[in-house]
Amino acid sequence: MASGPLRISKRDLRRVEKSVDEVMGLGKEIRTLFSRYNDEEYDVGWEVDSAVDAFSVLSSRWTTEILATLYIAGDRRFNEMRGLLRGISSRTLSDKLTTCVENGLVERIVEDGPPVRVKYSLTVHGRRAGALLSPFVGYMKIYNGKIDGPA
Amino acid sequence: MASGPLRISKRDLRRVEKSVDEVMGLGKEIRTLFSRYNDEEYDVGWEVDSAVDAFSVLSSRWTTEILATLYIAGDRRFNEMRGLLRGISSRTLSDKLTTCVENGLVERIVEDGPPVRVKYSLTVHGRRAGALLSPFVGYMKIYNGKIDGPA
DNA sequence: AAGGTATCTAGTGTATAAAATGCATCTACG
DNA sequence: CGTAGATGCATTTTATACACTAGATACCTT
Repeated sequence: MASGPLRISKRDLRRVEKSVDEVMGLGKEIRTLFSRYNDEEYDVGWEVDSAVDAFSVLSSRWTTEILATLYIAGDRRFNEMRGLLRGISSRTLSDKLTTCVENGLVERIVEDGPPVRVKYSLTVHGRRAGALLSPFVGYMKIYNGKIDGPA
Repeated sequence: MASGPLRISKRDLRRVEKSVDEVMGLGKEIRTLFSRYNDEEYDVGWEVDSAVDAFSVLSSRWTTEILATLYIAGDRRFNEMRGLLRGISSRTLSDKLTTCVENGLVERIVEDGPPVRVKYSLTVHGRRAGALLSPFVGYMKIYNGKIDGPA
């Protein structure tokens, strides 16, 4: 298995940049689309409130990480996730999975045995959220030097 | 100023859905693009680590909210932000702004007076991060019922 | 073959450490 | 006195470490 920074070709970097540009353009488009619905002026307070609401699901530790793990790695069982999310305690993982289930991002699936196994899977909503966040992760990989640009 | 849920037409809802689908496809594309660089197999652990790193900046309370505020509302001063981020204490805002500055997302600009004023502004990196997160916010607006679907 | 030990599963219980919040206060300026 | 931009400190909330449970299988010894 490869590990650490990877080399990326000029051609592929351009592809990534293009993708990032598209998403950025899209964000702008969505923003203007929504703001158009305000008859009078752009209601900054309301927009900020919406954003705060949107992020409230994510903005406690480990929630994004759990989402990313299931998005990248697919359905996983409890201890598999614990292995992937290095440093998380089983107590915390248990609690956070519960809140993710309550928020409709994750589904808890019991496969009856013996042995009984439990797997966690993203709901449709969770997959959408993961997909929408993944360009951000892609950009941060470059910003954090996880991926080398071309020489 | 309009406030509360807004009405959105069928046509515009379809536009948003199409945008979301496109971005979702894009996320998948970026993902496979990056994974292609692993010679052997898809290194799930490394991918998850990268995602954890990417989110580590965001996954403490208020960081995303500060980012969104500056992205949506433009440059703001301390007490303006406090007004927009309802419920944040000045203690917490102060601390969080400091970490945002340390993470390179936000710039602290002192305008010398008198009276001396301090404004906070997104760096280029912060604007990029905000842009990449805004489609997520747009989607969550719909999911959270901030925008009504067509009748 | 019986009994003991070990392991793997998906978690809980509990004490402690770290983070966020409320509220009071400070400084510099007009 | 009021405003802007904070800071100090006590309390509450959240996260962590670490030990432990329960049901099942598997291996090891006498």
